[in-house]
Amino acid sequence: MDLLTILEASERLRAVGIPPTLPRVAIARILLTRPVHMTAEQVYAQVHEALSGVSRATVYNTLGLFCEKRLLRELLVDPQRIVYDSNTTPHFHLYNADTGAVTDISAEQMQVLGTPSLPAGVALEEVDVIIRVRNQQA
Amino acid sequence: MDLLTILEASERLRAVGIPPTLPRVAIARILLTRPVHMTAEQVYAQVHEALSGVSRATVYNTLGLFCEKRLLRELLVDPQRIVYDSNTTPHFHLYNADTGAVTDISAEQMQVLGTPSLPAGVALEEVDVIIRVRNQQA
DNA sequence: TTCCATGCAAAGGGTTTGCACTCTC
DNA sequence: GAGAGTGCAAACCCTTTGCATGGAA
Repeated sequence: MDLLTILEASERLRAVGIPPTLPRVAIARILLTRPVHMTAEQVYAQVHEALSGVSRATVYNTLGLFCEKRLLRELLVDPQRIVYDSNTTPHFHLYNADTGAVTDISAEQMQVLGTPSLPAGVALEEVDVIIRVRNQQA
Repeated sequence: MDLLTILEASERLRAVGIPPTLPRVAIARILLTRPVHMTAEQVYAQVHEALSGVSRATVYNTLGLFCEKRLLRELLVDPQRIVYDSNTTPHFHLYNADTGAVTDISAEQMQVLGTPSLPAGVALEEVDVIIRVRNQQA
């Protein structure tokens, strides 16, 4: 369960130009210690175990900021809520619609061939690959 | 602008076990005439041009039913709203986050190599590939 | 002192639900 | 007359926003 130290987390934030504050460091330690998939609500709940009084607004603000600075990625796997992924290296996702579980698939296991010719005036942001599965029925 | 005839639309519905009703046929004609990407609100607005008095609840119910019967696919490209895709053949998507535009990419232009080994007890539902782009800044 | 960060509460907006009515079989 | 389909409105829930406070540079 050993999280990033406060110093390590602060350094991660400073490295991308985010002034470290108490809520931001707390959230960074939860998300950036290791690759995780978490919803805003899950982050909010876990932050409160370490630091009471952090508001939802701050959690949402911070998640948005982290995404902007590329510390996180938004995963649109569930229409109900956004899942945040702290693994920002190229990889794919497996999503179980019955359990809501998100699993990483390494870039070695799969490969996307052939970048499509993009329309003029647009820049590639990222490529999302989601393998959707369901529990087998009896 | 020539839509599916009422008869053709009814037949499409019956073919997948959906009893055709007036609202359902109207929605089917809008969505199933040709491959389109539409939000629920856009469908709702268009239905009303042909058939006034259709409620949002019915639109949402019908979209859900069509998805279940594989006449449509949900696209999770925009965290704010679901986009429905009436092209159910294998293909990929290009999403412009600045304009919200969704464009199809044919399965010939790209290829996903290597199906990952699925965990036991789950069945593959589908594979979503979304190329995210943004307008280039000046 | 200016600006940024935060908390609180309310608002927002897409989607779902409850319920009554109607129509069909 | 049972069941499905529908409309209406309210409820829901995730997320965003407005605003005032508090701190840091």
